[in-house]
Amino acid sequence: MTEPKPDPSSPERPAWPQGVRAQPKGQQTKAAIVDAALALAAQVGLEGLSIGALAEVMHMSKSGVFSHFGSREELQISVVHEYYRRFDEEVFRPALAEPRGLPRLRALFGNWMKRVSLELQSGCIFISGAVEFDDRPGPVRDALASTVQAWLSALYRAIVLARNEQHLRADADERQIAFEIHGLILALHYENRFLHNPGSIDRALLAFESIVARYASAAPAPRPLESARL
Amino acid sequence: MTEPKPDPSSPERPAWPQGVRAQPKGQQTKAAIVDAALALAAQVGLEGLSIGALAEVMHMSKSGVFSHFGSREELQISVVHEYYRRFDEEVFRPALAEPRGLPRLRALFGNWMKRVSLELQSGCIFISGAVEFDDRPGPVRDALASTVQAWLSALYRAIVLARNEQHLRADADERQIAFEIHGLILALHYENRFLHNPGSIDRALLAFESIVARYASAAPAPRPLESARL
DNA sequence: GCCAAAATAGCACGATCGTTCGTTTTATTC
DNA sequence: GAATAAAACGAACGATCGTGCTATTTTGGC
Repeated sequence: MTEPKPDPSSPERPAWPQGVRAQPKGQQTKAAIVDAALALAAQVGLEGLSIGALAEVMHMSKSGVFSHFGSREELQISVVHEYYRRFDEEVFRPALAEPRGLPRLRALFGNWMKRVSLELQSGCIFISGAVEFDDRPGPVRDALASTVQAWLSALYRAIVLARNEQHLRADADERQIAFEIHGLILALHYENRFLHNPGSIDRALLAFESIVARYASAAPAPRPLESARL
Repeated sequence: MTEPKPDPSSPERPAWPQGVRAQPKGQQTKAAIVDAALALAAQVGLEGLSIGALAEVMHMSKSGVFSHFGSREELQISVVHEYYRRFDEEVFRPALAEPRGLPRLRALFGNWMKRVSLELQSGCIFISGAVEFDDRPGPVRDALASTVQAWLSALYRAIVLARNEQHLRADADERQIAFEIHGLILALHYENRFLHNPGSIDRALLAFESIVARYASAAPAPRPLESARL
């Protein structure tokens, strides 16, 4: 995560000869469009994103909006990348302030929960996008999948760090733990945002601590598969 | 679950005077349309469902398809109800053959996993629909939400039964357990179907058994919140 | 202020959407 | 069979979609 790749959506722009030129007009309106598109896509999904609606919000003409991207797909991909950037900024980076190991892992989970369960803001594009594009191959799906994988990899690494710090048992599998944590986030998103079931946040927190406790180095080894069959 | 409410989508049809009349033509083509709509919606979502595409699949005219429902929303609702019916048939009812308690709960989870992770068939409407309609009030959302709640309630009851059978601890909260199980299904759906991460099924199964073990009456009381802070 | 380039507007296109309406074809009852 | 009701069709509607095209406006360096 956090590799600062420059926006590849306008590669034909020549490197500016000298001086910094504080963002040419086009770039900044493009950024504003992406910003509005992000808000719009959070409500209606990446598939529901339409250039017409976006133009209306921006008080621009359809073609004016369109010309910044060249295609709807490119717009969607820009939204995905921008969402990733903010996700990184709000979920991942703040957690780096915590010491590695369980504290950082807890911070990650907490920030992630906030991102997914806040009432004011709308749906998570990583979640809605996965559902919209799980059957639809193409560049948007690719951008979305690789982006999500980047985040999951960051999560894996945080878990590995916790293991290295001996906060987790030596045989704690980061993929397994990440899978279960991911499930909690998805359940939170589902039950809180769609069903409006109260108490989802507490349940997610409780379950998270259960997972941590199960894999904590102090605790005795759980034998799930043994005690299972009765 | 399993309350056999009659299809309310054609209430104007008068009760047939005598004899059973083995399904008038209209009903059976309507059923065929819903069947095709179900398959189509599983690929493109409830929002992506279009009457035109449906008509093409059915080799019918758009208006011919349309007249069976009167509106697109009514079509979507019919799809939701039909999906619920099949979910009930394939996930819930077969599990009733197992004795109440953990065996039945395991069967429920296993059937649920199958429904969500099979490669051949497409996405779960309960999952995709939740994402599509979490911000979109209306009758479709209502039908979807109440239907999902009915299934979750059935799951609650199965967990309560397991507690009554003393397979689970007396203080095992059915909502908490259902939340965690639900999360596993969602994570499985996400990582298997969207990310194509291998091993998701095994991870879901392992996590399920961990949850069961944690709440099993034989096991010692876990102290997640105590051992959490380090 | 001039001029080139970039940004935006305006318009039109083909397509598809849900829906309406009148007609025609089927199905069902007598 | 005829008579009646149900079902399906076909054409059209207004709207919206993404996209291409040509003007027009705005911007930024001289």
